[in-house]
Amino acid sequence: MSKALIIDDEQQMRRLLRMVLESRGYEVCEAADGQVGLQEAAFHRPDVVLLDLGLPGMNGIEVLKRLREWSDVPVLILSVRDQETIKVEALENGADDYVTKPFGTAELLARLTVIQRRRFTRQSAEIVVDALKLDLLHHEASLNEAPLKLTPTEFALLKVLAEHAGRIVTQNQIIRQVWAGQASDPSEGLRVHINHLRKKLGDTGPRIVNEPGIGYRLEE
Amino acid sequence: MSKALIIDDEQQMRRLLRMVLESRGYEVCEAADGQVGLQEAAFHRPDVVLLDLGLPGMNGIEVLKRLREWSDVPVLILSVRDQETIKVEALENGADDYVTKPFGTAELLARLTVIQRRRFTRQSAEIVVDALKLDLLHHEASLNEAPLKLTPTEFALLKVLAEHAGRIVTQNQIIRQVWAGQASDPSEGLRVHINHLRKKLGDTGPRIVNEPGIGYRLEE
DNA sequence: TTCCCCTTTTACACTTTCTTAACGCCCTGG
DNA sequence: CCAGGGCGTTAAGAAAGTGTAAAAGGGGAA
Repeated sequence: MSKALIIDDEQQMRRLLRMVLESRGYEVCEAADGQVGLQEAAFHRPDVVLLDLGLPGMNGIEVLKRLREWSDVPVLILSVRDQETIKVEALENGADDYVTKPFGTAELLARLTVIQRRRFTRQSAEIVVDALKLDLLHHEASLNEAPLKLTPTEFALLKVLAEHAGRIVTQNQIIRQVWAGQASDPSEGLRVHINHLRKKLGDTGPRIVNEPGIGYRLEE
Repeated sequence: MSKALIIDDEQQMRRLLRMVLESRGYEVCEAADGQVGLQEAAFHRPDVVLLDLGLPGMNGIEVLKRLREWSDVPVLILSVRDQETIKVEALENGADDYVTKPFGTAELLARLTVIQRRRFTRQSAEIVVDALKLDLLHHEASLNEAPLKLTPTEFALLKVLAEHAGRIVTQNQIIRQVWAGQASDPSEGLRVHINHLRKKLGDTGPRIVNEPGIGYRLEE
């Protein structure tokens, strides 16, 4: 059974989340602010954390940073609309995904499942996402067992997306990892390479979906 | 009976591995850090090495490199990190396979058997790719039963490609294996030798195809 | 020493990949 | 409705990588 930790200042939201999670068999603990949240995380060692960004006192981002100093637990961000920059900041500080309030319980549970599974299956010199397989050692890619010819940039880009399959990767994260240590500004070219990748992946492979203003996500 | 060497800093892990291995008839010796590990390897001449990448002091990769300077013993990497790049680095530096902690004993033993057999058959004198035959023992090559005259560099280069026939070998992998421990920069000359090899292989032998920006592949 | 073979360097044409710019679309907010 | 930002798409020039030939070192054998 999985343990979930809810960090949110609104009691009503905590009650709702607890209901949903417990109905799915999660063991739930709560915290009304960041300070207590961190203590609870250290004490209960949850398998997943639901973190509200709009916390009083300590900022949600700050809680996330402090948590990441010693824990790799999957973190799902709860945020209200129009906090795009904060969401980006959260993802870049180690958050795994986010949902926007108000959200449907089905979506919430789906995202929870995804980010928890990721933590388990991420470790390999081969990355497999559905019909797509990336062999990092040989720099080879295959789709449905058929070889897929990718340029170096395309491979690096797809690797970043596949490593975080099912989750959002911000444009900054992508650029930092694919164009590491380059002077030129690739922010324009990113769209072009995404376009090439989508063509090569076709209908049969996993889809690359855009999250406007944030980044991209490789859908399983 | 096979001898196994465990290089791991955690005593608990060493105990577990020793139990598993001894139950399978291995003779086991241990080392708690890389320095001692190398000494033990030199002294006991193990038939297989289990190497933890997360060693204190000397890096696991560094241990592997130093070991590979004088030994071809099969090496199985034990790794806890979910950083694929480190594992890739290990594989590129001569590791034979890896398991990720925590691992099942069944998987561990299976991988051990595989890499020991592979080392054995790989050293078995000959590599055959279609009409091409490489006799590693005598450093002779033949094409369609006719002797093929190759220079030492060409032979080493073709050997690397033939060992991984059908798969991409990156330029770095080639350079590391063919020009091991050399100061000069062979990145330019690689193209020249590839060119020579292609001419000597002609139309009848396997083709060497280029993957731009990545490396070469010997087509079966 | 000279000769010969192997390796490395150099040069340049050619191919593939990357970047840049332009344009039209969709969505959102005014 | 229009305006503006972000995105998808396309095409062309720039940049990087590759194939090939020929010449320049370098070491061993006669």
